[in-house]
Amino acid sequence: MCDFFLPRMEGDQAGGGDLTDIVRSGGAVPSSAAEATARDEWQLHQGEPPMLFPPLPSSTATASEAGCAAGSTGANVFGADDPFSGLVDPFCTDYYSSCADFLDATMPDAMPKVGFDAAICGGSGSGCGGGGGQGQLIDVRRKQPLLPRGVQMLPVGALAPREIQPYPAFASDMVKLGITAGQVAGCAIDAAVVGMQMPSPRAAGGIKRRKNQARKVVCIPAPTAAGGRPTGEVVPSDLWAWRKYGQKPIKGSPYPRGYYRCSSSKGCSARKQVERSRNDPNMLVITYTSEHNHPWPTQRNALAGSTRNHHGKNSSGSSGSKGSQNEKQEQQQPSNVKEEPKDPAATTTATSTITTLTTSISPAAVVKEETLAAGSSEALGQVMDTAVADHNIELMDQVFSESYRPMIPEAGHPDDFFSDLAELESDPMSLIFSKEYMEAKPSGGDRGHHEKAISKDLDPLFDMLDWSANSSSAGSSFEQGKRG
DNA sequence: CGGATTTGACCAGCGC
DNA sequence: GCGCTGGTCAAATCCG
Repeated sequence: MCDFFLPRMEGDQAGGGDLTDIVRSGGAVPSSAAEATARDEWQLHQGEPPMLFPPLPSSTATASEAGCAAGSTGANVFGADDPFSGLVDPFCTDYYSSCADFLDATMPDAMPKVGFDAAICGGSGSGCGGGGGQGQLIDVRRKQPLLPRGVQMLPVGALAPREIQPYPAFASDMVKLGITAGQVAGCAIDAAVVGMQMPSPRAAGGIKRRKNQARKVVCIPAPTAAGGRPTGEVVPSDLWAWRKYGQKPIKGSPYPRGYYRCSSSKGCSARKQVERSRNDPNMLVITYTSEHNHPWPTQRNALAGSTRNHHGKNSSGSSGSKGSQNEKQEQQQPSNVKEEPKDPAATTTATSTITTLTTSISPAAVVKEETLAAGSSEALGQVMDTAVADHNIELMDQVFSESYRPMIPEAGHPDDFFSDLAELESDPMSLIFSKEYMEAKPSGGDRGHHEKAISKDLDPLFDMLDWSANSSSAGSSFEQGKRG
């Protein structure tokens, strides 16, 4: 099991990989018998060979139905008890810690704790000690680097995407338990899949991107309408007005990527890219680049004109006067990636937004935000590139993106989302490891107890959300929220 | 008419 | 150097 966390540490790590690869492979299982001793070290802890998932199941229900959206159906095994949600935590922490939680609850003895206490982190910096552009195994709970003997921290860029295996080993265990990947692994597995499916070697070498740009990848569920249409009209808002300026088909993905720039203010260089997860169309991957050079829109109506797709007619479905256009867009570019609904009742205040979110988003949501100072390393860009994050970042992105803002004082605030994130990141661990959470974690196989813990952990989260809407201090508010 | 979306063309980074 | 691919531009079109 531990090798689930084991990045591709083979000898080819000198190749053109990057942290992205690390993350991707975070859900990967080394497959080659020739794999490095490092993995072997890990396997020693498992007592059984790593279990490999079948080839990319992008066409399978397991994969395609995975994804955090599944959380809404109770597939919250990972996310439900994940108090890390919403924290600025490089990549995998949520996911892996959630894995740990899940296994704690389901297979307490199935594998060494160390495996699921681990997370692979990296990035430009903050968070899991992945500073310096390196990925790292960490013991999430202990907040310590976690490296098996003989295993070295992977330099970003050490891994080649083609080496990445599709699935985390544990997922097969889930199957053994009668738990579908969709229920359990959700986006995380999907992430691995996506990572695996990144077809272009450039993914490793670095897709062209503007240098020295911070990139933040967010994975959110593509909210589905009641009817279950994957292109539902529920719009995850990020509070900015965005104008679409391009759309491109992405190699290896059946879904196009939409390019948006901030239209809240002229001259704002903020951009975002929105695309659906290849393996879970229910998930949207949003990559933010650049930064807003203007204040947050103080009111949602400041976003008026940001889109025409969210006017009333569109929100209910179908009969948009721009029939074919809208229809096409819904097919290719989920409407929900577009701007906020204009309904004042739903958008006037962050509170209401959060309320909406709390009712519409599964508690399984897992939030991930990554702020990368891309300039620190080319690998960092690649990190985001894969959005591997894609799948580590989940449902709760909405919660995060929505709840985060209200926590930020408007006055004196840098008006910069990334900066705000940086603030949170300044001491993410302090947020992550709330006392309650740690205490709630069963150390053994008391599943029932853990379930309670899960529930307990969830409540504070939503308390926080509600609370945060009325709060003015991001960091403290979050902790307060967690303390319930 | 103003603003947003669509879409083909163009540009630039990267690997071979 | 060439080709591939991602990112951006801008004209055409659409909508309120």
